[in-house]
Amino acid sequence: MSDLAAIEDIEQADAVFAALGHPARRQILLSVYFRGGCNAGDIARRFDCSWPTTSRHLATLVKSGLLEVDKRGRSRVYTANATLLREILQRWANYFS
Amino acid sequence: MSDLAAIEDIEQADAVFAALGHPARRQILLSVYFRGGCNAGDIARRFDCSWPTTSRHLATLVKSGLLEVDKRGRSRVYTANATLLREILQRWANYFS
DNA sequence: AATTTAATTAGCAAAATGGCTAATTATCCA
DNA sequence: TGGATAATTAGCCATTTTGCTAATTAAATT
Repeated sequence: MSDLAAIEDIEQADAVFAALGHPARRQILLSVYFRGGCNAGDIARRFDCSWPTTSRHLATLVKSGLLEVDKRGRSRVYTANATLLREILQRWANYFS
Repeated sequence: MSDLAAIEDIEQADAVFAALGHPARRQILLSVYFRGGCNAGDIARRFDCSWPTTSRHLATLVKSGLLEVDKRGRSRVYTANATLLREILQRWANYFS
């Protein structure tokens, strides 16, 4: 792996763990994953917090790479990047084995 | 699993993910694990931040259960609870598979 | 074109986090 | 006992995070 790639890896781990650090975001992530993709309104309606707050959590998850977003007309469909999450969590689990 | 146990599980996951959310704490955790236990001074000396700051990170890790501490005279020996970390990370990895 | 709907962005206040230095506790040793 | 060492706790400040409401953008519908 190149040095640059290594740095990007570390930065992604930073973003992923920071994103997972908030319970609402973990809940959103699970919810999106088990529904197999859903739009922001679906998600916002299910949660206690306001839609804009949810929207920001979604943006944090997208920045971390844990969610992907597909613009479809005026709604945006979010899907979970399960591969990325599994890879990072498993890498860290392996460090400790 | 009893309801109470389920709640405790969730709260522990909260604490663990919150603890992992800070890069310094992840670094400390790795460092302690690979050294097979070390005292606060060893850890503090290796890091950029001051000893009290390290001390607080250690306390956060202990509260989460990811570190255990054993008082030996005036030094405190920290060891990583690799089992807990593996269990939680693997459980979450499995949710997404 | 006007209105409704989906969602984000802007802007602000409250709370939590993280860093520091100084002070304190607790143990060891001479 | 008195001093040195290991570490935490206290107290403070700056920054970041999170939550809200109001405003805005963009697409669909009538």
